Amino acid sequence: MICDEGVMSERQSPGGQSLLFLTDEQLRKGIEAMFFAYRGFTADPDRILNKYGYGRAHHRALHFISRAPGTTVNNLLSILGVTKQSLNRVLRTLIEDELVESRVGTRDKRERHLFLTDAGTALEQELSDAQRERMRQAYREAGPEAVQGFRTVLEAMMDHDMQRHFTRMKDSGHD
Amino acid sequence: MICDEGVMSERQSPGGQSLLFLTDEQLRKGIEAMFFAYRGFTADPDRILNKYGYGRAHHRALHFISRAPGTTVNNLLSILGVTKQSLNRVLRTLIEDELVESRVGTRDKRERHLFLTDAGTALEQELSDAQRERMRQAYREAGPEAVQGFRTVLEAMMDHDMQRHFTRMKDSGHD
DNA sequence: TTGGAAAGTCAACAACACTGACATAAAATT
DNA sequence: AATTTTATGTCAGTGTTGTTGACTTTCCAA
Repeated sequence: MICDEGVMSERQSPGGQSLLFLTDEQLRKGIEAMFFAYRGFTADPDRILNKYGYGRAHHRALHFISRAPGTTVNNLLSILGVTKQSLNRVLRTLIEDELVESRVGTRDKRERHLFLTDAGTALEQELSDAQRERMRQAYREAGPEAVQGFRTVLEAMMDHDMQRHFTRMKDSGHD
Repeated sequence: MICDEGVMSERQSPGGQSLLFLTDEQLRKGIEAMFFAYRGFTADPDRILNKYGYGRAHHRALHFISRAPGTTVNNLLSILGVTKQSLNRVLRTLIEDELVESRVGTRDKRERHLFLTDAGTALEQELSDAQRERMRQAYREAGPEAVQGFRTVLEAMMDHDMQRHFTRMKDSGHD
């Protein structure tokens, strides 16, 4: 039996940078933690979405439109990382159901700017409330130092281009 | 513009437990970080799987069989949280392709115990190597304290029943 | 005015989840 | 011994979400 728990082994190099010695076993634990945690992370919204006949893709669209009102379809595409056909199917239903409004751009009339309607805002709130509550609970259990570390590791785990999207939104709340 | 970055606000209560004051904005950042990080987390294995004509579901099966050799179908079902029909589709192809071996139980002949073949072990290794490398890199960038916090928050974010699975595997490497 | 970018549409397809119904074998219970 | 429960597998159908490829419309810009 391999002992892999407890505090990470660590050594201070002469330059001051700390070196980590991580066993494959420790890394596997991290991988499984991500898998199980992500399931917990999406469980609550999934239940709500199911109630209304929507899926995770609808949630993601609502979230990022809520986050950056007036965002264009193209911008949303690059954030979500799916094809326009895939996003369009989702957006179409949201627009038909009057949760999202699509306004033709004033400067560039090819672009469509996306906004949540009152109904869209309401659903986004319901989803967001549930997910934030789970996050808040996890943060509370883990404590402030853990939260800091959590965010740091997650940012390092993103693809670089996604870090860009993430950072942009951190700075200004929209792009 | 809302300022939401920097260190978490925190206060020491008389009892010694620290209270967290988290804005909705801070929690949203955590939510988005999870979203983007999970994409990065699965990106490398997804590319490899695509090469062999497999999907994420195959990866999960290979991972947990590798993790707990001889596990039963039922046990795998409860870990993965999918229906038996869904798991069976995946297992069938893996067994046909001779990546997984299914042995009838000795004590209880209804049960099937699952094992990776040499080929299965090889693919699992290839997937695992890629994913561990991403994890290792993120850990390295974030530092040891961050890693500890990362794991703590993830565990708190899981559903309780999944925490059980996770803890079991932490203790013994299998169940 | 012509080229190309942005947006949308249609069709086909695949992965992966679901439900429901049913079959088989073996263990457990009555 | 008969019945029920458990474990597994299978068939058929459905839904969400992703993909490619082809095509059109709109409209900015060189």
